[in-house]
Amino acid sequence: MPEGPSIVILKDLIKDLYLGKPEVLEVAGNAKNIDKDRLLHQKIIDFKSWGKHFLICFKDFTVRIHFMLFGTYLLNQEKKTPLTLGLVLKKDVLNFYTCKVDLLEGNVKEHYNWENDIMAEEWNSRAAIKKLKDMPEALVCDVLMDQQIFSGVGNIIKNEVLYRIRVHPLTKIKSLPPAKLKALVKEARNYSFDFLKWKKENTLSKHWEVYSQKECPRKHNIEKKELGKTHRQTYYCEKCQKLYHQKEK
DNA sequence: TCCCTTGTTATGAA
DNA sequence: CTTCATAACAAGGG
Repeated sequence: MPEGPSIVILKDLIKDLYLGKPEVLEVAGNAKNIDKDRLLHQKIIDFKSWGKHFLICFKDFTVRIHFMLFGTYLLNQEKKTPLTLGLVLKKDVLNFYTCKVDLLEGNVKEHYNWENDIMAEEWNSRAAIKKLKDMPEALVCDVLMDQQIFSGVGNIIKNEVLYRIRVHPLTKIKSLPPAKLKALVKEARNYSFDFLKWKKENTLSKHWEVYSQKECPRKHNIEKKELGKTHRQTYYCEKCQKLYHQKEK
C-alpha cells in the first residue's frame, strides 16, 4: 500500500467515482487527531495525493491520510480491524484502516510543494539535483528515502532504482559522477511510473530485479543488509552495482 | 508459529 | 539547543 504510486492508484480510483463534490453524510472511526464533526455535512472539493499522503480536500481544510506501513482502505466494504476513519457519501463508503489521520487548516497548497512529489506533473528534477548537491556526504540509499527530496519513494523504489542505475547503496552523493546523479533522479521518477503500471496489473513483484530477491538478473548473489541512517533493508548486487569513491587530490 | 515488512515519529541520550 | 539512535506502533503474508 504505502509507496507513492499506490496512493496515486487510490486517488484515481476515487476521483473516477466523483466528478462532482460529494457531501460527507456520516463520519465514523476512531481517529483521534481530528474533530470528526468538522467533516460532517461538508462537501469534498477534491482528492489529491502528495508523496505517500492521501488528501481529502474541503473548502477550508484538508484531511490527510498516511497509511504508514500497514494501512489499508476499502471501498464499500468493511473488515474486522478497527476502523480509523470512515466517510459515508451518498453513493459510497470510504473506509480507512491502520492509518494516521491529520487535519490541515486552510488551503492545501500552503502545506505542500508538488515539485518534490515524484508522481506529480509539477515534479522538478532540477530542484532535486540542487538539493542533492547540498548534501555531499549523504548516502544514495538515504537520499532516495528523503521525503523532502523524493516524496513518495519508499524502500522498494529505492532498491530497484539503485540497481537500475548500477550504483552501490553506500555511494556518497559527492562521489557520484554527474551522469549517475542525473540518472538517479531520472530513474526515481521512471521507476515510480513503472511501479504504478505494474501495481495496477498486479505484476509488481514479478518485476523486482533485486528487492526481496535471491539473485540479480545476471544470476549474481544479492546482498541484503540494513544500511543507511535508518537501517532499512537494502538489497543490492556487489558485482553489478558500483561503489564510487571520491578521488583524492 | 514465528518472522518479516511498501513507514514515521516520540523519546531520550549525547 | 541540536542531532542522533533507538523504541514504539501496526496487520497480514509467507
